[in-house]
Amino acid sequence: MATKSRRVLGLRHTDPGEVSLQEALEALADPVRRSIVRTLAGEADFARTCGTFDLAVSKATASHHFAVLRATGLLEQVDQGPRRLNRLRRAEFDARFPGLLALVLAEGEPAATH
Amino acid sequence: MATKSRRVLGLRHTDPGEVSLQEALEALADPVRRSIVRTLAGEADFARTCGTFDLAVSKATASHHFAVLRATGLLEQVDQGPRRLNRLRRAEFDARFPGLLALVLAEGEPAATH
DNA sequence: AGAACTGTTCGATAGCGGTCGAACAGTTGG
DNA sequence: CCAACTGTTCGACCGCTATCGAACAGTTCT
Repeated sequence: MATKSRRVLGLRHTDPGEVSLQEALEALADPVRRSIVRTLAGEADFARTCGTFDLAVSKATASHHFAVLRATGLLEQVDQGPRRLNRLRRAEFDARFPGLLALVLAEGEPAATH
Repeated sequence: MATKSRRVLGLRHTDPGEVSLQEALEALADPVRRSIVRTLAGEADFARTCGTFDLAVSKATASHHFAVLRATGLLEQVDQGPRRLNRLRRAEFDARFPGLLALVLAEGEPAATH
């Protein structure tokens, strides 16, 4: 049986390879989570702490969304003192669900000239 | 303003071009709807009526799911007597959300040799 | 016309998930 | 050591949606 999740410094992470399409779609069907993903894609790895995202929800809710993203293999977090640094698992997730991340990242962009 | 939906023989259809990523993900986040899409992809256009899908839900619920798929631009329906024939709007939807449909269709497939 | 069939609509219900404030836990800096 | 800060956990709440049976509307066939 494959390992379902592993721990990175005490945080429950799931490998994108173990994630079902159901889980992936559910995770990305939330606008707040997509916003986190998009923001993260525009930054260097581990350059952002959870608190620096401009989200229209409370701390508690934000924390919940980060947990979902970790559990879906979209996010990797490491501790840096009291803060938590985030990294989008771009390549890994894209390998599991080719093109899906691209759709999310294209969402904020100016519409293509038609 | 762009036309939000059009009518095809009395049925409210939405063009994939008018669909948001939010709506697309919500539509495909349901296993019953993905099942419908997958079944439809394996058949010729307009070769299946609503009643011939092997779904684990009631008639009423199935009807609801077909309506959602129409509203998301995934499905086109035409009447044939008392029956309704279905067609997956493959090319149109894929043009709007490249790769998304492919992920759904790959879902049922045997896992690639690893 | 009427029976049989297909699909939709209508309430009503149940459960899941997003949301919040408050309390908590860990870490750092004064 | 203690205040301040960051993020998680805990209940609780609420709205949305999937679900159902029953009633309805159209069509076809006898």
